[in-house]
Amino acid sequence: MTPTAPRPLGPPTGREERRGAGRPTLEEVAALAGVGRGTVSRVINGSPRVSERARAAVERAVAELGYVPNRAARTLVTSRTDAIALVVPEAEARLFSEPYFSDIISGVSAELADSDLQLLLVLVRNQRDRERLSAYLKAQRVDGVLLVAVHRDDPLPTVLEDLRIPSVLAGRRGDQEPLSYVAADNAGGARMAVRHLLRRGCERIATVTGPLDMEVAQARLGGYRAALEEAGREYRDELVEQADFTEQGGRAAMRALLERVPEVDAVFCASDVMAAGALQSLRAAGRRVPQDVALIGFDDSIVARHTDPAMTSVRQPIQEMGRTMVRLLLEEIAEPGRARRQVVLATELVVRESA
Amino acid sequence: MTPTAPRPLGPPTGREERRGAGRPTLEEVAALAGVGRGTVSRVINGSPRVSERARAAVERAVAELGYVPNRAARTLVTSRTDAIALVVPEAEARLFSEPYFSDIISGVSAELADSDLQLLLVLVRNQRDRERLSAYLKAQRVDGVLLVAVHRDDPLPTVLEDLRIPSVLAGRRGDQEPLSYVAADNAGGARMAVRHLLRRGCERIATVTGPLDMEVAQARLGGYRAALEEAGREYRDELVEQADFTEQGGRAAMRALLERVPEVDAVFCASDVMAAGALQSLRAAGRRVPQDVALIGFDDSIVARHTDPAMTSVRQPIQEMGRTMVRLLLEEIAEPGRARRQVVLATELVVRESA
DNA sequence: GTGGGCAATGGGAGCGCTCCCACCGACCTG
DNA sequence: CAGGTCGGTGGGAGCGCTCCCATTGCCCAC
Repeated sequence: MTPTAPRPLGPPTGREERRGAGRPTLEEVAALAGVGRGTVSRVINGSPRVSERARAAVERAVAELGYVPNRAARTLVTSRTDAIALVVPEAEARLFSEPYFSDIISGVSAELADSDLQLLLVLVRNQRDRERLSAYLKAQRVDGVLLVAVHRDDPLPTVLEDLRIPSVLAGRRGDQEPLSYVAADNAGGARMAVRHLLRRGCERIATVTGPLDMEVAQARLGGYRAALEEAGREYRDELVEQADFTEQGGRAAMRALLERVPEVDAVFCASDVMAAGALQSLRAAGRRVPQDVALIGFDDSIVARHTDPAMTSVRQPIQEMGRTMVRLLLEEIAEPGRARRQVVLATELVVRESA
Repeated sequence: MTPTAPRPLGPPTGREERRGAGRPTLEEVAALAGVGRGTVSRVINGSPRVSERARAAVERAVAELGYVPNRAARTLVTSRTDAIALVVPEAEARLFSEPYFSDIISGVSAELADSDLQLLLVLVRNQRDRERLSAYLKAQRVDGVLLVAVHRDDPLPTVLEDLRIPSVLAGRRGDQEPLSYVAADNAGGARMAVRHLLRRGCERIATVTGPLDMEVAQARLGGYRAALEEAGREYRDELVEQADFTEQGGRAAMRALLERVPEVDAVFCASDVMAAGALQSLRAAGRRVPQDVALIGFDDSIVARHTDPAMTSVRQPIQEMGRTMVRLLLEEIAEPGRARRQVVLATELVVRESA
């Protein structure tokens, strides 16, 4: 040690004059434990190069003083922020089946529970928000990003890619998604639903799709088609009607289908909300569900349990998706160079009364 | 200036050797603008004591370098964090009408949009989380707290009170709530609902309440009672059944009421979800809604629009509650000593088919 | 006994800001 | 013209950490 300050190195003096009502600092812990700052830091950060004796002394001092590291000071020097952002484009979020959002959050939060990372929630509602977010990300204020509800032409994932910020999407933009993502098996779920309708003996199975610029909508339509074709049925355009994931859209789509193909005897809707709309149009047209027309939705949302008749629907493990997203993100943060990863989680058909 | 370093004070040299790919710092901005660090800081923070000339030079330099202040460094010295936490006890959150959670978030986020504050989301699911949160708050890692869904005996508000952290509740614990809060006019909404039933000519109006250790449940029951009494009707215990805000609870409560008072001709439920359950029991008992029994819910949630018949319900301005909470919190942060404030927002009866 | 290696340790330097004090010059006053 | 006043300014100090280097003491081999 170079002799700079004439400070006697005697036994620990406890605390020196502590200013204000401030929280204890590393230095105070060190003084109380009778060791140097470096050693305390090593103990706090779990370094192995510390003697048992020193570790015990530090731990005692930490407990006694109720020491909690100052996050800002740490961030300043490490330039880690110990925070991740959950980014939700609001417009899309509203379309999602109702518990979706809270379930994602719930899963994310659960998985984050013992990681000491903060969860920042960022709602993006317009162009200005998008720009602010980009600036924000460029300023490196988070260690990673979870992005929910991606449209095919959303610029945000590209920004994340360019900035090389660890990030995980819920869902993907298309077949070739370079970023890590976690998605439900939408195609598989749709196929199960249509198989179920076929097994029931339905002959003319229609489908109401979501906006086809979204990969979810494409995938669900793909599953519908696959089920028909594997059963040797013909895929017919007149049985497909595009809507926008809203109830009103579902109503209009069903009306159009009834007009075009009056003899339709089953409908697979790409969301419960649209199915609820379809149900109204069916009832208005005097069709009984499921006797005249069988109906299946997607999401197994709260709406599905409250329609009359209760709706058969495809469930996706939303909470598990949230958890998995965090797991992937943490790995990516820990090992920045690693290859992007893709996870697809199984869906499940919940059979109720409507089909 | 004291002559310390032999550093020539010549014209601005632009940037010096910049290390790494780091973001520009205050110092670099100062150099480029040809002013001192202090002046740049003053400009960034909107101090009035800066000449026009200097301000312009700094702003140009900021734009050119794409400078964004380092939040950690700022926090370290000011001990402001520029972040607020939205705390949601998960168990309770799940009981809430479905869009509640997202609407609160949406309002909060909207109001926060141009304040440069970060929104931290904290879900609390058990005792361990509660303790972690307390430690977290003690470590002063947020400037303020928004707390949603408070139970009467929730210890969290007390912690907030003791720590004197600026905080605003959604709802209140009881009549005497010392903390700032924003609540819907639950009593008023309930009264409107029951008045509506009275106007319809209903004679025996029952109610299904929420857990009476929650102030919302108490308030809604209070409104029910007030409406009856102001109409000169008698408040009768046998017409009141307590449930737990769940669908199943609503079902059971309705069964009990039908058994006890078969001649019941109207029911006010303290939530839509419970009303949905009640509806099932009514149907099972062969009662027609609204002809035999009129039914009103509370929350105007998505469920209300999808029951058959569609449910008359009391709407609360949830998003507006979120916005107001932020507004109060910001005021409290800006002026720590100020008196706590209480805001009650009006509710509204949405008449549909069930009553 | 001497030298080398190694684990454990202390503490200086420095992260990028804000705060504050000292200083500068222009302007006003008597 | 000396002596204030005051808006504007520069930059040292310091916030609480981590990083890293130098130093220590110990053990083992030669």
